[in-house]
Amino acid sequence: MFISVIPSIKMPIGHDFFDYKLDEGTAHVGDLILVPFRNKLIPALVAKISPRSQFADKAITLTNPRKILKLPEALADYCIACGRETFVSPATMLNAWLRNVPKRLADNADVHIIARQTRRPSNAKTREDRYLVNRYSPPDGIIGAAQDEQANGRVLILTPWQSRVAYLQNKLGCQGFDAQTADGKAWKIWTSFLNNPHSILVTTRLGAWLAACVDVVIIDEPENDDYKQDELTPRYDARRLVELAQTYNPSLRTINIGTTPSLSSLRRRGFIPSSVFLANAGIQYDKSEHIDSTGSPGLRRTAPEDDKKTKTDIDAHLQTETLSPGSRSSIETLTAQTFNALSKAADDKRPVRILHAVVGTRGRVRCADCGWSMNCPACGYGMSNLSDRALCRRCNHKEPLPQTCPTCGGADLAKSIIGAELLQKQLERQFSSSNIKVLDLNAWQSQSITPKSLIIVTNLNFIGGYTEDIRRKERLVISFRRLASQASLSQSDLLVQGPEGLVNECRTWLSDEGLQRTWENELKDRQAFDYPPTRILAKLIVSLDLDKTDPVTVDLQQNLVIQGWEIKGPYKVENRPNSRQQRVIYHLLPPPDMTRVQSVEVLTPFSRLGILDLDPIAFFS
DNA sequence: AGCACGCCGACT
DNA sequence: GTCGGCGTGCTC
Repeated sequence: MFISVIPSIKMPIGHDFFDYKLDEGTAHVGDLILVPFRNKLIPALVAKISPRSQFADKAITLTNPRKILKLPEALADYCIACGRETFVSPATMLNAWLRNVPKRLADNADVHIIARQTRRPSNAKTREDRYLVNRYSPPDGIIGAAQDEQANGRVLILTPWQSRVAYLQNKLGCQGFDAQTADGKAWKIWTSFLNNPHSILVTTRLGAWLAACVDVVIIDEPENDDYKQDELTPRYDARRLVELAQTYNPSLRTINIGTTPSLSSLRRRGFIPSSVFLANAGIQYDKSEHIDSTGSPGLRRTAPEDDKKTKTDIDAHLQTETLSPGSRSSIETLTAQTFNALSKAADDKRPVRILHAVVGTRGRVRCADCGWSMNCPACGYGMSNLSDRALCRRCNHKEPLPQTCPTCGGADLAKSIIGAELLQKQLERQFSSSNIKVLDLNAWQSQSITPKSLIIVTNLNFIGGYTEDIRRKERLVISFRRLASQASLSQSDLLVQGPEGLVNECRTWLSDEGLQRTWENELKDRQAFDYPPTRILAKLIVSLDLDKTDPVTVDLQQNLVIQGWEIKGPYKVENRPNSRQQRVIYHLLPPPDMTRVQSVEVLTPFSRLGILDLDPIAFFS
C-alpha cells in the first residue's frame, strides 16, 4: 500500500506529491501525518492511497505514522486547486496555511476532526449578499449573522483588518487569530475551533483556507483590497479562496456583509446596467459568474425576490464644503464654514471626529525657503514628517529629521500639508476642553463612532488611500460609502470638504441609482482599458533590467501571443530601493472568451519567468 | 589535508 | 525553496 502526500514545505512548482510505503497502521485521505523528509520529520497531508507507486523504488517505508489531524477528505484537492491558481506547488500552499506546526503536540495524542456531512438546511441559500445599510451592515450585522448561523454549524468570519478581528472576538466572545498571533497559538485556536461543531472563529485573510472545513463563511466588507495577499508568494485573494472552497465543500454557505456591492456583482444582485449598455460594452456577466468551469453552485443567480430586497441607499446627514483658497479659517485645512460647524459642536458638547489622511506632523519634510524636500534614501519616495523622525510610507524606511535644510541652511522645514498629529495639537489649543479627535486612515479603522457626533473629512480626495491606478475612483466611492454608513448608523452629522467636482458628485454615490450610474461609468472605463472585471488580466512580475537584454518579452511574444494572448508592457516598477534588483510588470490578457481555468492552464509554464498573479489589485507595482 | 565557497540537482 | 554533495581553489 502506498500513500501520496503533500508535504508542508516550500517546494518549487511542478512537484505535487511524495509517495511513501505504508506497511503497518492506517492512513486516510485528509489525514495530517508526520513523514520523514530529508533528515526531518515533517507534517504532510494524505492526498491519495493506491496499491502501486511510480516512485516505489524511492518510497520510504512507514510503520504506524504519527497522525496529527483528521481533516476533510476534500482538503487535499482544495489545496491542489488553490496552488494551481496561485502558481505555487500544493506543498507551498499547505505550508502557507499550516505555517509552523508545533513540534510538541498535546500528549492526548491525535486530534480528530471528522469530515462532516452537509448540515446546511436544504432551503437555505448558498450565497447571500447583504449590502443593506442598516442593521445588516458591518460590523454589527456580522455579529447578528454569526449568532444566527452558529446553530447551522461552524462559522468562519473573515475580516480585512486585525483591529476588526479583535473587535468581533470581543463582541462575540469567541476565538480569533491573525498574522500577529504566534504560530503555535494560532494552531491551537483553529484546531479547537474545528473540533467544536457549533463554534465561531474570526480571522483575517490568512485563515481563509479554513472555508474548506466549515459550514458558513461570513465575509466582512467584501470590497476591500486588504483581502489580497500581494507581497509574497503565494499571492492569493481570500475571497477567491472562499469561492473555490465552495466547489470542494458544497454544503458551505457564504454571506457577504458590506456597504457597497462589487462592480462585478451588479447583475447577480439584479442591480444591473441596462441591456443597451451591456451590448455596447460587450460585457458578458453571465459568463463571468461562472468563473470556474466546475460550476460552483454558490455563484448562481439568486432568486428575483431577493434582488428586490437589496437596497443600497445610505441615508446620511451629509453636508459638503468646497475647498478654495478664499475660504480658510484659523485652523489649517478647515474652511471657515467647517470651523463654525466645529465650534458649534464643541459648544454643544458633541464629540467631533476628524478624518485627516495625512500621518504625523507634516505630509512632507520641505524647506520653506528654497523648496527642497526630503526623499527616502532607500527608494526615492517623499518622506513623511513625523514629530520625532522622517518616515517613508512606501518602504517604511526611517531617518532622523534634519535640523536645517541641507541645500540652503533654512530652519523652517514645515512647508507642507499639516498632519493629523499636529492638527490635533492645534485644535486642543483652541478647544481645550472639547472631545475632538483627529484620526488618520489607519487610526480611523479601529475607532467606533459615538452616537450623534460630528464627523469631518478634511479632504475627500484622500480617503480612498494613495493610489494612481485605475481603481482610484472605486476605492474612493467604497471608502466614502463606508464612512457615510458609519455616520448614518451612529446618527452623526457628516461634513465633507473637498475639491468642487468631487463634493458635488459624492452625494450621488449614496443612492441606489447614483451608485449604479457611477459603477456603470466605472465599468465603461475598465472596458476601455481592458481591465478587470471586464477582462481577465494576469500580472507577471519579473526581476529584469530593461537596459540589458530582455529575453522575457521575446519569450512571451513567441509562446503566448501565438496562442491569441495580448501582452502589455514591460512597465518598469518605479521607486524600488537601490539595494533591490529592478523589476518590470507585464499584463497578460487571454482571448476574451477564455475561461479562468483555461487561462491558468496556459499560464502555468510561464511561472518560471517570475511571479504570476491572476487577481492583481495594483497593476503597475 | 583542511576549509570556504559556489554551483547544481534532488527531495518520495 | 532549500539543503547537501561535490568540485575548485586557497591556505596552513
